[in-house]
Amino acid sequence: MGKKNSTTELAAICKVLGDPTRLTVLDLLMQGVQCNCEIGEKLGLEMNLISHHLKILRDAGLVEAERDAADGRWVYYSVNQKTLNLLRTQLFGFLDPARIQPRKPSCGPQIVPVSALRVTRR
Amino acid sequence: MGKKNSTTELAAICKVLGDPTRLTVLDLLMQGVQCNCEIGEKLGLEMNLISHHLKILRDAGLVEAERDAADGRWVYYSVNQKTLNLLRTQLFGFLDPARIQPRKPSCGPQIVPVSALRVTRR
DNA sequence: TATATACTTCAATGAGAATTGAATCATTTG
DNA sequence: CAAATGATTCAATTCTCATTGAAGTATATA
Repeated sequence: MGKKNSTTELAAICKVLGDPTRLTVLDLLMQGVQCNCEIGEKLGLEMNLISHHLKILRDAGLVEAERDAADGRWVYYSVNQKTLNLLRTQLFGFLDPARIQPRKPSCGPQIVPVSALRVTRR
Repeated sequence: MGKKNSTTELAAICKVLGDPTRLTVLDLLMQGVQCNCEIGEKLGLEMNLISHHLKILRDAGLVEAERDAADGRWVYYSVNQKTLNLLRTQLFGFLDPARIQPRKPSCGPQIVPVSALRVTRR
């Protein structure tokens, strides 16, 4: 079936990061805030919305969930370091300025070879 | 008047990168392909669509445009290295695994101090 | 001047996605 | 078992945005 190339895959995860609420949630998780309710409080958003964004982050492999062993009502979220590092490396590689090549115009006005010019005296 | 914080700004540029067509266009630009028509040919897309994505990349400061001096119908696009590098640094910083803090639960079951426990014999 | 070329802009469409509120689930507590 | 708590799922709404086709702009050429 349709095989996705790496650029398309990278775009997909950039889209996950490309929502301000979601990126802020990820940022809070990195700061050690890890329960749904507190994230909701800090951002002034409903829990179900946080839950929605957390699911998208989870599906992208960026975030993991774990139930509290003592009280199973609480779920703690944490950042998946492995995925984070992989993404970091991929983006760092993609955005590397050293990759930038000089222009290779295959369209645009062609350079006319001197041999093709007819030289006449004015 | 709503002042955007850095996380929101970062999300905005991630959104720009978060479209597969657009990220592929940026990738082609980095590879030295720089006229609208050739990008369109390579991707099998209409020129106006390429133009649309190039505008978004331009508005984000990632891409610059320059008219051909000899034939003003052609416009060459190129990657803005400065912006690229800035974005690269910001993302690298944001995604730094070293930023990840251990959990600091302010909700969830509190640890009950031993002094509060009433110990009885079974 | 008229036509062609490279590109841009505009308006309309349609698909996807964020948000909201209500219902549901899982677990703990009384 | 019933009620409370933390979180998830569902349905509906709204909105954003990529895509499309047509018209418009700028420059060059015959």
